[in-house]
Amino acid sequence: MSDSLNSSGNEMAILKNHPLFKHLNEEELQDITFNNITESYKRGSILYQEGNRMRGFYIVFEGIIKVYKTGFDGKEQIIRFAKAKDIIGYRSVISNEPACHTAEFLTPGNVLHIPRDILLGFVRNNGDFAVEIMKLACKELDEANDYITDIAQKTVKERLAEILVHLEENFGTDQEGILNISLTREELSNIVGTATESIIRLLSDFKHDQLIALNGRKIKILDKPGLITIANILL
Amino acid sequence: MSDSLNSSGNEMAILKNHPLFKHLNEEELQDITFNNITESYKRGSILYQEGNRMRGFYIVFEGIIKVYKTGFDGKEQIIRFAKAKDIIGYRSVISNEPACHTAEFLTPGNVLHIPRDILLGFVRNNGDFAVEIMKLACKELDEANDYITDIAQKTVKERLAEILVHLEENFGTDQEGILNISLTREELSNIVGTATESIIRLLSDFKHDQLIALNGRKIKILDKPGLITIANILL
DNA sequence: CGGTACGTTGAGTCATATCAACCATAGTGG
DNA sequence: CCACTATGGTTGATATGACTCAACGTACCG
Repeated sequence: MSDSLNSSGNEMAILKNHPLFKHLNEEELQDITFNNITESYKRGSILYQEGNRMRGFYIVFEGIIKVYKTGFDGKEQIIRFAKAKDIIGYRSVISNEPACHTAEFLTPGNVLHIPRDILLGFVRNNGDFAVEIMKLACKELDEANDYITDIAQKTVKERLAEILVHLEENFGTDQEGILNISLTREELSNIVGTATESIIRLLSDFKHDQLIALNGRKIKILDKPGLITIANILL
Repeated sequence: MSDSLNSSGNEMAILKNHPLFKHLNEEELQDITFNNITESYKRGSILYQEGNRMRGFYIVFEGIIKVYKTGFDGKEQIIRFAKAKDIIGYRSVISNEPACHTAEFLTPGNVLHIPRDILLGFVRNNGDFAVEIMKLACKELDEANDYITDIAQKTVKERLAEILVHLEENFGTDQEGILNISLTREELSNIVGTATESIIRLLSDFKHDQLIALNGRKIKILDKPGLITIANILL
């Protein structure tokens, strides 16, 4: 399921420049790196699953992870993505409850596992860390509330346009302008909250209107302002 | 806009038994009660509004507050309700960003305002307080994610049934079994995320099916298991 | 007594889901 | 090497849930 390697210097650099982990002193940094290992996962691997008891949380060093809940009829709803430098799974640790979502690698990746007690110790004893992780939780909460409003009030077309813009802003594009995240039509539908066929038809519309270019799962945004207009995003 | 009174003994009792504030020592308790006052508001008063800079957060001693965001076309989306013992507005303080939602009293109520720096001081210097407020944020986050999944995947009928069950669990009923929260049809529609007319028709259906009894805004739940079945709530 | 906000009902429309068929691709095992 | 199967993508036809629009009823309030 996972290979093991010792934390590399590169990963240490990420930690030292991290908005959250830079608040740790040398001793605290040792706590998370000395006895722990980064774990590598293949595309499609499950990091943890809905209902799992969490023994800790993770910081992502490499790769893209999709985080989703399973709805009543088994349809997955994608809640967020995690990528390098993001932390994931801290909620279940703090709440001391089983995970309420599943985390699955969309690409190969590796993460550092940090045990439960260490996280709680940091929150309890390191004020700067506590404030910073609160900020992260609050940011996620804001985004979740925004998304509730969007799903409740916007059309599928508006939401898809918005998601495309967000994906571009969060993952960027390669030299050719292609989005640095590859999703199936079904995954797109599981973000937007609609049927796969609807996504296919709308993507096709957007292509017709010269807003995007399509080549299988490769999506290139041609007219970002146009998408923003369709999405009714307030800036 | 608001009257002012000194904190009563009753309110002090609430603080000392509060899951969050019970972690404060005598000196810290003084900080929030000695120089501060509870403010009383009338039904319909706005506690704070989207875009306001927050100078602190609030603990609710009495009353029900609806918290909502304003969507693109001006339609309000109700995010949550706050009632006695809930805290509200802490996110904007932690994130140091303008409020991203509006808080409005549905009933007369009173709240204690706690200044920004005091909250940050507690998070920084009181480990138990920090862990506890993280738990609150994480709980809200879980609920928000659940709601995203519901809105994305469930029908309006399922969502309305679910909301009715939640209202009953959060606010309880009086001696006659009537929900202890009074909402307009429009407010119900702003929770569920649908048109007012749809709510009216569905409530009428539920009444026909003997699931609820209606008398204006008074709603009595007659068949909770029935509503739970309709809502497809997994327990 | 008129005004304003809320509630209700009906009819028509539209966005989106559903169902069904079909194609493309890649991996699998005999 | 080829049939076999699974997965993902596409398109069209059809059904329907939910919205919109419009009219009207009701109740409270100054």
